[in-house]
Formats: sequence, structure tokens, C-alpha cells
Amino acid sequence: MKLSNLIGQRIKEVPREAQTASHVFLVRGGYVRPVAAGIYSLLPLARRVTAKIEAIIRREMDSVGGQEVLLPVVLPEELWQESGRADAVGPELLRFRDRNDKPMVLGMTHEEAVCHLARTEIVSYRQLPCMLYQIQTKYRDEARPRAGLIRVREFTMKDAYSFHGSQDDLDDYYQRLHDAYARIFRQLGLRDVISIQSDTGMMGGAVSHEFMALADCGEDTLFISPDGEYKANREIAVSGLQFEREAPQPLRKVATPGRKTIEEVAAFLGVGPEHTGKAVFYLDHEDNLVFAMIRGDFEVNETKLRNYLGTPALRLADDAAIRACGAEPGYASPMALEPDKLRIVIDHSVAGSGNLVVGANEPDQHYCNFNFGRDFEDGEVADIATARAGDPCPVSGRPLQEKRGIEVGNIFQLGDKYTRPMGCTYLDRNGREQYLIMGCYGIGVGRSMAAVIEQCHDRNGPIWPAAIAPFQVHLCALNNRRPEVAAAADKLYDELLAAGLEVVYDDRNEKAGFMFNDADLIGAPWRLIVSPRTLAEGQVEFKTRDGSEQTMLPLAAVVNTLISRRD
RNA sequence: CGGGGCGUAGCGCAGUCUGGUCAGCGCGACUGCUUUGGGAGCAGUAGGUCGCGAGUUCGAAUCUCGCCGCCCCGACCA
Repeated sequence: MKLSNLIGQRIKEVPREAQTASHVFLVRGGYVRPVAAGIYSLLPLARRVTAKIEAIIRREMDSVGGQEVLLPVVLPEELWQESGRADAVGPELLRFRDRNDKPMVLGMTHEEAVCHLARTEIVSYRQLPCMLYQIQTKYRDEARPRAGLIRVREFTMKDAYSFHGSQDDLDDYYQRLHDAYARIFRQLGLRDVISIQSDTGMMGGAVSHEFMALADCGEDTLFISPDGEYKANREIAVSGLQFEREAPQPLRKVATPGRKTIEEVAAFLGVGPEHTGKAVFYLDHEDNLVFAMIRGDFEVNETKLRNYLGTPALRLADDAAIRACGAEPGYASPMALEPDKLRIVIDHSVAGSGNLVVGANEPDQHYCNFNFGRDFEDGEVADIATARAGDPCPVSGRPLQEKRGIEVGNIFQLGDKYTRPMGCTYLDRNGREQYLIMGCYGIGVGRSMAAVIEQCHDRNGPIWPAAIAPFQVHLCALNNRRPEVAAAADKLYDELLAAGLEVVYDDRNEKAGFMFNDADLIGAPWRLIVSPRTLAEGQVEFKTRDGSEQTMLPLAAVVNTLISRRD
């Protein structure tokens, strides 16, 4: 490719909307262009990178027996009615009607579509296990796209679906996919990709892992034990903190005028927040009131609470809803609630601690020395606390470290969540009809590309790992108006191409600095520079993008040197 | 969905408060000449319904109202 022909202008100035490294360089380097919020066109450079990522993924999926398919982007909503997700998912599922007024959706994931296929094509245990995968466009109408390709509405995803005759078989296959994922991300050049326990969310199922590329701009917060014994998303991470109950003191009401927040109350009474209890009220998807109580130094983990309650949605209750159950906002207490009007969930931190300051359920009053079990015993005790950095690991007891990560892939054990409602059955060896056991496995292609940039860049642009670089070699002809430079560079370009190397050739009549900055933005691993200066010695300058090497090569030896380094 | 910010040429911005030579600057693009090792110089050219729509006014990029879009934080997120 001659740079004079490449579509995708490099731009010097940082677009105002770009904040993260990958976003900045993808736009500045001419890889992507925004079309609408969270919707991007991929230009040739980006497409070359994603094609390589896809090839790596494809090879690994094939190696574990995957069969590639291509399912539709546009699906009849009735398929989603069958699975029950038409009602379960919110506005992120884009719905519309076709010309015959038939309800349709844009696929945001393809469990329904693959089940539609599987229920007619997989009929016998002899066909199992079976894994189908595709690399295809997804659409999710995200409320807030952000950070370039990190979080988008339209994106390319590899999604795979496996079918099994038993949970044991799924367990085995799940581990094989877990290993395949580790190989894929290693080949992409991502460092620090770790698999962590995660919430299964709307996908359902019992077991899931997320593959996180560690990066400061990542959207997810992870807790990791320093010994690697425990790795979990904050959404589900468990704190190993042990609670101690001191001897209960008599319950005592104290005036706390105007003090509503934990900070205000704790400061007013001269105690630490760990000696207080926090009351949080939620409404679930059916507007049922939920009272969650947690120690003041913790935060309620809404994912945990949602999972515990089995509700798909929670939102904070307004004051009117709180008063409706007899509680006083800001001074709410578990005592004197009306248990038949709401569900009460007590965190272990409250159940395990004694002598807490809690609301007295009337304005400007709190109780000291609240003890769960003595002063109040209704409600369900559960883990609804958000783990904190420094809390002990629940496995090893070492202090948990907090990291940020980009979720580049995930794997789920779905069981029969989809196969049962959608009637995906097969005949087992006894001729009995059984529901297929299912797993699903996703990798975000564009997000992976962005994650690589987040991890591999300098101030001038991406430093692509060779495996996914848009080009292997960036050839610059400095001062190419001189016939000998142009001739030598043209010849070298042809020879490199003939040798099977991927070359971008800067054949423009530009200043050196201009060319070098473009080369940095394109980020090819190797740079070759032909100039009057090098040609005077019969040489070409060779330089690696990461700056680790810079040397002169005899003109005649360039091609063979690069070939031997590539292989 | 809540909070904040922003929409003026492909990109980055000034101009808006205080209505009237304010349709401007830099980069980029195009032509020519010079230059050639980290985003060169000179000369010239093209490019904008000032997000959209109403309204106020003799006059609106500028004031008012409504709408749309985009970005950031939060909520949400298989």
C-alpha cells in the first residue's frame, strides 16, 4: 500500500471528544471515523487490524471444534418472546417493525437465533458436543457509548455457542474455551488479561468468567488477591472481612439534629462509620419496596442485592415510598418497620457487628447500641456489600487489590436457560428427549483492538504487536524527488511485497518529520528509511517502532533480513 | 434517566456576555516554486444554510423559546 493512496487522513490535533489513548490514536491515525454516537466506520488500517484479530480468533475456535456460521442481524421479535427476553431486556434491544408491521429486533446477542438453528439441526446425542460460532455485527442501543471503540452501540463480536448432553461435558468444554481464550488474547499481544468471576446478569446461568485486559481506562473494577487465589468483578466480589461482636450495650436513643448522612451522624457522635448502620431503600422492577441495611463503612452492592432478590432491576426509592412503609427518610431504622410492606435484607456486616448507631425512625433521632438479633430479628441476612480495596481475600486472607479492566471477552454456562423455553431437544442414547445444555462465549473484536492500543502505545501512537499490526513494514523514502531515492525505494518496495511482507510505502514528497509522525501513528513494528544519506553508503536504516533497535542494513540484505526476522 | 459541557470550513478554535465590516484564525486540502532526518517557507485557490425551527428587531452566529445532535461524570450495561 502506498501511503499516497491510503484512505484515512492522519490528523495532528486531538479531536475534542477523544479522552483515552485508543480513542485518540484510532481517530488521529485514520483508523476509524465516528458516524453517530457509538457508531463508527472502520477505515482500511482498522479493518486490516480487525481482520487479523478475527483470523486469530477463527483459528482457535476451529481448533476446539467450532463450526463457523453467520446468523442474521435482523431477527423477528417472536424469537425473543420465546426465550422470554423480549420482556426481560430493556431499551438496549433495538426494536422496529418491518413493512408488514411485524415486530423485529436487531440482534444484540444470538442465543435465540442459534437455538432456532439448533432445534432443527441438532437432533441426536451423536452430534454432541457441538459448537457454532460467528463473527458478526451486534447492535445494542447503549445509553452511553464512550471512549471510542471501548463502548459502542454497533460492534463486531465473535460469539460462540456450544451444546452438550450433560453438565459434565459442558464443564469440560467450558475449560477448553477458557484455555482457548487465554491463547487468543496472548496472540493478540494483550498483556495482563485475566479471567475473573463475574455476574451472569441477563444471560443467566450459573458460572461465568470475564476476560479483563487491565487498563486504567477500563470500565470494570476488579478485585484481585495478590497471590492470584481470587479474582472477581466488583459486581460480585466477596470481602473476607471477619466481623466481631463486642458485648451488647443497652439500646439508647440520642438526639442527632439535622444529621442524616453516615458522615454527619458519625462525626456528630464521635464514632467511626464502622460503628453505624446504613439504611438504603430500593424499589424493584414491580415497585416492591426493599430495605437494605449495611454497616456504614460499606456500600450496598446492587448487583448482589439484585441477584439475591431475583429481580432484574432495582432503583433507589423516593421519600414518599419510604414513608409509605412507616420509615423516616434519613433516620430510618429496621425497628418499627412494617415487615409485611417490604422486604428486609440485612448485610452480614450488620448481623456480625454490635452496638451500631442506627436511625430511630423519627426525625433528628438515632439509636446507639443497636444489635441485630436482640433489637431486631426479622429480615434475611445476606452478602450485599461491595468489596473494598484492602479487604481480606475471601480465599487467602491477603488484602485485595483494586484494578480497572476492559472486558474483552466473556464465557457463560447457560445450562437450559434458552434451550428449554425454545424447545431445543435431542434424543439421548436411550431414545429419550432431553434439553440441550448450552454454553456461550463472546469476544469483542473492536474492543480488543482498542484494548491493545491502551496497553501498547507511546506518546506518538500505537505500538502494534506484530501479529495484528496493519502492516509489518513502514517504508519511508526521504527526499524522494531525487531520482536515485525514488528508484531505490520503489525497488525495495517491490522486493518486500514479492517476499510476502505487508508494506506501507510512504512515497509522498514530505519532510522527514511529517513522515515519521505518520509512521508512528500507523505503528508498524518495523520502519525502513531510504534517503540520500543512507544511499550514499548503499544502506537503509532499520528501526523498530518500540525504539528498541535502530541500525543500518546494506540495501541488498534488507529483504532477507526482514524475512528471517519474521519467521 | 440525573448532573455538567459543547455545536461556527475536513480537524482544532476565536467571535456570543455588550445585536450593526465578524464570516475569521491555525492546521489540513488543492496549484506552483523553494525546502528535505521528527508535523518546513513563500505565493495563490477552493471550502461555512454559524446544529435545526420559530420568535424579538430596521438588522441575529450573538437575544428569547422549542427541538436535535455530540462529549464528560453518574445511573444502566449478555
